[in-house]
Amino acid sequence: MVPDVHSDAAPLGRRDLRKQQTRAALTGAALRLCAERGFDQVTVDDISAAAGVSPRTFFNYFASKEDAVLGDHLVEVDAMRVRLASLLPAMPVLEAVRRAVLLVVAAMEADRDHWFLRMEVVHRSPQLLPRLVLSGAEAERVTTEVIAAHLGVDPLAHGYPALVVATTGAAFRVAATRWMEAGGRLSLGALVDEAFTDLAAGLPDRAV
Amino acid sequence: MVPDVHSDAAPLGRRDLRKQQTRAALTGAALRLCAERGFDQVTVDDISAAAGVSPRTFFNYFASKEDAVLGDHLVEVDAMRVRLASLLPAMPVLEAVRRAVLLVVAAMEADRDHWFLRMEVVHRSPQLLPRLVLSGAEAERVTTEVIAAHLGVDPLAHGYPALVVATTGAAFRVAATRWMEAGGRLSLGALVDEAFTDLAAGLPDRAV
DNA sequence: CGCGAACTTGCAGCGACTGCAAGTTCATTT
DNA sequence: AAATGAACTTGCAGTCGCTGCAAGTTCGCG
Repeated sequence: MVPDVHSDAAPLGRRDLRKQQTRAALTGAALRLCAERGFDQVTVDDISAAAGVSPRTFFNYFASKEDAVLGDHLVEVDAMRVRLASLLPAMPVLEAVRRAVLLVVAAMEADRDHWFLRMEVVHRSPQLLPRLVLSGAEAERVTTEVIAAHLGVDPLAHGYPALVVATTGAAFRVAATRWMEAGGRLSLGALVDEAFTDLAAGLPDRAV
Repeated sequence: MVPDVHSDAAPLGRRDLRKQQTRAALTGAALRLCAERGFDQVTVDDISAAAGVSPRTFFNYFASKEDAVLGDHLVEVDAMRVRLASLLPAMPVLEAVRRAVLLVVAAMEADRDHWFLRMEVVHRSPQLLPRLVLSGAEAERVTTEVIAAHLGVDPLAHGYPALVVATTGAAFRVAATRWMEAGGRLSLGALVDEAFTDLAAGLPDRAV
């Protein structure tokens, strides 16, 4: 009964279910193997074998080996854009961005285990770091446009929107790094707040 | 006379000269071809053929095709570390970083032509963007340690040094992007100064 | 001049990745 | 329930990035 839930546009079928399973199996195997051996000591054949599919099928799910490890993370971009657009008229830009970022924070804290594995892998294979950073690049481009539209300026002519987005993105990355290095003993949200506070204060010259 | 100049440790010989030529020919060909056709429409064979060497030799000069296009840029890291360490005791952290960054600014404005070609290539093939950003990662790691040492704090326990470096790095990247988008009609140094000013003011909520 | 080191090159091979042409599985229609 | 068509998986063959190895060649230096 009640086969169609209202929560999400999820056309549940035997097929789509299996796709989700396969995808999860692939990322899980990729993450586990790469955390154990290191990224380049794991072949696509290894991953697909561990997930029980053919190597060719692996590339039907992910465009590259890196994608399987680092994930897409493009999902939250749209939600963030909507949230930001609704917040902007009511408060300063920096504050709106801070609150919008909390969406990503929540998603990461929910996916805690996978993120720690990712940290492990990236720590062992720093070559992956740029790709991980790029995950946010699309989000930053979108965010820049939203802010520019709100301010009514051309994002190319004025550097302010891009500057806000780039620096807050950097602050977020620092907080995330500290979170992972602390093994999650600290709250990601608190670390993000701390970074945004320093940023809003103009990075004043006080260390401790 | 004066065969050994004091400026650099440059053991000039027929051999080293040819190496420089070959290296320049490879980067030049890579940059030109990739700007014309796009990064993945150019093979290593194409580049090495255009430079007049064998494909195998290409990999004696560069570890990857990306390296040939984006370059190393690790040279200025050491100079920047020294400069920063000498500036830190005399002024606020943010100001010291701003002045140290001017070294990189000068290097980029001197290598203007190559940088515009790189912009062209990265614009056509955004996959290269993360690698370009990573170029600064090593510099950022070093800079973070210098600041942490100056402040006498553990860079892992306190987020401040990493935050300063990451955000200033982001600000610099925004300025560099605007510089390239403007086709060099604006001064890179002026754009960097503008970004640092906004940053020091705490990204206040004013657009124009 | 002759020796050793540095540089180039071809070859053989691994692994990431892709297009194509099956074969298989499932949802849907009648 | 059977038939139809779409979606998904898979093997195959091939390209390209990249590497180690073992020559061959060039150059610096005594």
